[in-house]
Amino acid sequence: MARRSDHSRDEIKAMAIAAAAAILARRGVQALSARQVAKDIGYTVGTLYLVFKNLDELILHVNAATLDELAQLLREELHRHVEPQPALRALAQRYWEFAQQQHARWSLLFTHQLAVNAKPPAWFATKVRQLFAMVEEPLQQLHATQSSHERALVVRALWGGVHGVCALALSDKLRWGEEVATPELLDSLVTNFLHGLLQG
Amino acid sequence: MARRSDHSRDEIKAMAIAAAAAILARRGVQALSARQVAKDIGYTVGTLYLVFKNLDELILHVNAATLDELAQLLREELHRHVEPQPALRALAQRYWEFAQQQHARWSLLFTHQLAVNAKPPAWFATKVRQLFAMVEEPLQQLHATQSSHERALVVRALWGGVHGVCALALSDKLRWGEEVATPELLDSLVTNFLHGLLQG
DNA sequence: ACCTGAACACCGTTCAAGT
DNA sequence: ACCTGAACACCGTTCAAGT
Repeated sequence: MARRSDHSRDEIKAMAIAAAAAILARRGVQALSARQVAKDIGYTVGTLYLVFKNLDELILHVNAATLDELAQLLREELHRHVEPQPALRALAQRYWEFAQQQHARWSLLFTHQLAVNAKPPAWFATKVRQLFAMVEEPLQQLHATQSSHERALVVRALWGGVHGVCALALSDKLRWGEEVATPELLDSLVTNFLHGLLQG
Repeated sequence: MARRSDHSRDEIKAMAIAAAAAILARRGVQALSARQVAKDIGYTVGTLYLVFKNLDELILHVNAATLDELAQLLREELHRHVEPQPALRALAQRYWEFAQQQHARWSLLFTHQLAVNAKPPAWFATKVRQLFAMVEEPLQQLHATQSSHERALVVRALWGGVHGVCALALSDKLRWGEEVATPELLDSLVTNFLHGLLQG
């Protein structure tokens, strides 16, 4: 058992977030529990509640880390491209890659509902916004939007769409009749949407 | 307490499915448990396990009922339209309406992961397919697809997209910076996708 | 001051025992 | 034959008690 003062509050926090992410990656969302996280970092479950208000708050921080990692991946992908259309298609593929490889962590971003009253903190919304900024950049280059409202509309519609194709693919809801590979679906969605946008 | 032979196996099944759907509609997914369902139908929790293999199987049937209801709503909407493009836009709006009004039941369709090995039964995949058939019909009318593969591709890309916009909107992930109403997002997605498809 | 460990009110699931 | 109710192995969360 870890003795007192072995770790600072912030160290315990970071250890717990890392342990939770590892559980999600290795054993899935079903295996994530406060007791298991506590065990993995060598403290009792009570200690977790000295450092986090509750399990929801721990998950919020896990999700924040996931958003950061995902934004980093998309940023790297974005910098590999000059032309906006190939960039957007590649970002969609990268998003799918992450969703597939980190299924549990990715889906927890969207399935984790905070308590009915609670709104996510501002710093969390900022991280979400930073993710969308990766998509906004090539969209701006296309010069297809006039107003700021139109830009807000287009980035949300396109990325909402990409997200949905990935979500349905991972939930196995697209596997009936003819099989279609997800990368091809994403390419169809992005390409057709952008064509429509540029010609409308 | 209900006495033996008060209800047949099938009656108990139907009561349990209805009770579970009611819990989801009134109190959300957090409130759904085998014990609560049993209480609501006047049996003990043990009886539930005589009739369902486990809670996952009960949820599978709840989801089947949700798919039927949703397909019925979309079918009614579809029959109100003659022109394919307005029909597809209206179907997207109807999907959003249902997702919003029946948040817990709708999201359970996608968040409920069966055990790692288990594939959903064929009758469940059939219900999913019937849902997509509502979208396939107006898409066929557009005569924009050549092969059956292309039709399979387009229906999945478009409806995956619509699904994703609804999913992100309900998970509050689109609420930063400028506010954009979801119906407007869906219209942008469907309209641009179809324009791109018809002109590509 | 920091952490434990037991307690409380819940879970899903099983199954001997009752009617 | 049908159903119960207690048991088991888990949960999240709290908090008096220990060092």
